[in-house]
Amino acid sequence: MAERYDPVAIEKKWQARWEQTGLYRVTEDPARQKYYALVMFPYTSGDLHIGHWYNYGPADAHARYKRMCGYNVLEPIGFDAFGLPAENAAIRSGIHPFQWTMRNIENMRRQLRSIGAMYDWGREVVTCLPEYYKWTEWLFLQLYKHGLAYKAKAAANWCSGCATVLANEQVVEGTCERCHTPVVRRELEQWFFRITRYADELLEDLDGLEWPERVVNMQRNWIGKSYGAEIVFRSEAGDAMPVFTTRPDTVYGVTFMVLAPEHPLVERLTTPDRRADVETYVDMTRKETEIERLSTEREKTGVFTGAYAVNPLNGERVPIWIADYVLLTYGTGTVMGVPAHDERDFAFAKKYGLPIPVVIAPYGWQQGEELTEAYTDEGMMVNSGPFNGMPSSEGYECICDYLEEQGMGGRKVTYRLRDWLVSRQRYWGAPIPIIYCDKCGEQPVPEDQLPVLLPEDAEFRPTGESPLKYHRGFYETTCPQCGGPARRETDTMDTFVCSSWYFLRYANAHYEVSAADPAAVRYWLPVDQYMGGVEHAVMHLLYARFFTKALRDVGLIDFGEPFLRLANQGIILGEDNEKMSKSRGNVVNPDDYVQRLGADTVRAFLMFLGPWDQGGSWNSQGIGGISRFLNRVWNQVQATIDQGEAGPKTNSERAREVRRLTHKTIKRVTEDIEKFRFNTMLAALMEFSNGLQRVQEAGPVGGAAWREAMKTILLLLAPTVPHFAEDLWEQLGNPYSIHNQAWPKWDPDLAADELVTVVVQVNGKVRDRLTVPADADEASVREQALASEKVRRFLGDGAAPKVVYVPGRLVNIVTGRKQGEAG
RNA sequence: GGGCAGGUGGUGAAAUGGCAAACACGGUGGACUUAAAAUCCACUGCCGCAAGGCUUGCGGGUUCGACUCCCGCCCUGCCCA
Repeated sequence: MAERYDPVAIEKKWQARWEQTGLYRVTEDPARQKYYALVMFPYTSGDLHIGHWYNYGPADAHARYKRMCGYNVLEPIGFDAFGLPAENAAIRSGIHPFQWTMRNIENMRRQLRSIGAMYDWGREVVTCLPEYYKWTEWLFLQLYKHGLAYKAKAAANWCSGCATVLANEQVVEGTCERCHTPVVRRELEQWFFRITRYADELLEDLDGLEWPERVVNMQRNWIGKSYGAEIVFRSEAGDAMPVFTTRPDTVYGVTFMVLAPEHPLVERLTTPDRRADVETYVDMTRKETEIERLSTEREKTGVFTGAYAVNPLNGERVPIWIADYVLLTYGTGTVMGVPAHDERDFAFAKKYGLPIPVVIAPYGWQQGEELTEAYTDEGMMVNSGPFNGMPSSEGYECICDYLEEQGMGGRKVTYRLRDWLVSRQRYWGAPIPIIYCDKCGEQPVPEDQLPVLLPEDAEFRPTGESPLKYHRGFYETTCPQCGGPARRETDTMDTFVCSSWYFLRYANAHYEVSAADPAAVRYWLPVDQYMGGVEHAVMHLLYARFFTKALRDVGLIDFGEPFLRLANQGIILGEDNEKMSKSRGNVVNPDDYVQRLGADTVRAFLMFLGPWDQGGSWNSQGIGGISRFLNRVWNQVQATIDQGEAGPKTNSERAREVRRLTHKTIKRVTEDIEKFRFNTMLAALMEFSNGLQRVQEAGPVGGAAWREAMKTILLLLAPTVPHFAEDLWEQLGNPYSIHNQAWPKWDPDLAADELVTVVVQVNGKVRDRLTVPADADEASVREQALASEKVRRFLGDGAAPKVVYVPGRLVNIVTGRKQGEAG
């Protein structure tokens, strides 16, 4: 008697067998074409949630498909293990971050194994282990030696309650997430990576990537290259006040200047009678976050400094204001106010009663007419001295030329992108390998002294300050230059540094000479297919691209882009269509479903939900449909086994139908899985199974055609439900392993229909359907269509109608009359 | 405010110029069962007894033919300001 489908038993069995036989261990094999399939490694939060499954399950199916296509597929996994939550857990419950993290990793390994992916565990990386972070430190030094890492002052989120800098993520509605003290901006010495040096390359190389358009756009926006001009205004006292503008053609319309409240000139420029107001305003803005300051929802505010600047083009004297919508960190921290042609400046001028002279005339504008809103398009230049009468685009060029001739500025390109601030005043991160010596200054830790180890006996303070700052055993050291007493840097690196190079380490996770094994990297890299959430569109993906380019220039690797193709999966929502969260109580735990229905069912269900990049909501009823489908296929194969080798006698027509279904399905499934259209791929497989059932109901089928169909459905299912397919493959008497088999190919002749349905329309409305041979000639199809009784009722009599014929598809008979008049 | 993605049955969705709603979920009815579960069969966009008519956010357009292409509008989500 046939066995029942017992997912839990077969999954356990095959995972053990795959492990024993090392089925998924891969090695560099120059004879075979490699394929590097990468998923974004998980952060060690403790649990693998359904969102991880949604990334890893379908990604593994795609990688398995590539393996069956003959590629030598590398599919590694690891853990992003440094970061704040571990430290917060330490502060909250006293458990050491290392313990907390390793315990979580233990659980996540178990969960990851339960997915049934073909991870090569021998290549696992854990970013918080010294054998990994030694190389993070080493890479920091390589960047440092090439002038790509530097220390500078920068404003950071400062919590006075905790006496520490906070990451942006720790600032909740302008206050510290732990003690709710308002967060202020504070100038501090910080480490940076010089990502801006690569701004142009990062922008240009986007063109060569097969990435989702929206991620490419987000990166473009993030880099924010803009063309314009720098114009040097001067205060009446002679201080240079350079501004960047994308509209130098509007410079004759300047009626005020605005400085960022924290601009160093503010102190000098403010007149005694304005000092009190200015200081109050500066204090107020210091408490605001950048997001608040840039919001267009808010009304613009500002105060006059009492000082004036001179417009270098027309010599006009204009008041200098400060306003919170100007940021010191963006551009020069100074803006020229052209209210007639900039929306923000317009609102500001209206509020404070500043003049709004028109210098770019809108179409139909009369001299002297007032604007009701800013005019930001191109137009004819007016009130602009020698440039009057020029189109603004031409004026743009002429004014730039003039600025350059007069030494008052000139053409300039700016970027929104800023250098990457990597310092964190935190314990649980890779130490920055720098030593400060009173005599020799800043010194890199010699490479042979790496890693700089995190001390294990860290004492966590309830204030959240880094234990490293108070750990003498850690920070007391000797200068590598002079041997005298020196002090270690106590800041650690942003965790995004760790994740900016992990994909190189997978090539040879245990290489002891360098961060990346050159031979292994040459074979495996770059990544052929990267798969992960779109939430990393800018930060991680941009940083990793920067690292790749920097390491290329350092001479470590010979390519400039890490990820050739990128696919983003969507987000899985709770059953209530809301984002899953503990407070909503709508979190789906994949382990429960794996234990009840099996990993294969969970994988297949997630793939069936809808388009992968769209995500969707979990539906605990819907998963039953997949479960039923797998059971039906299981029973079909069991029945085939019971029949024995030959099976019942078949007539040739049914055998032909079985083969047609088989080859049509191979085609559909191949085209779908190639393009990550997993939902329609599964629909095709369901139709295949249902179709075979229907053929069987029409009469007995067996023999070669049937066995081919059974083997094919297993091969096509193998990437999606690897344990299920492996088990039935063995039961059918095939050799281990189905995952070493070649992906089936379709024969177009066998897939072809002999009869096709041709739709007959009258004036675009379907009136009849004809079944004709696929190779029927146009004349006979037309004739049949016109002869149809159902069609003739709508034709009436009269002149010969026009007939549109689409071979094998449709006939549309156009009478040229409205349908209401017909019949 | 700008850019991008999206809006189709009770639900998830399919169809990218040619039969709208494939494949599922749910629902209704039936078979099997002492009963239930499981399984199987039939029906299931709306109106209509039927013939037939209507239907892809709304309004226009192109076309023999539009969910699909073009123009305008509304709504939702994401990113940027």
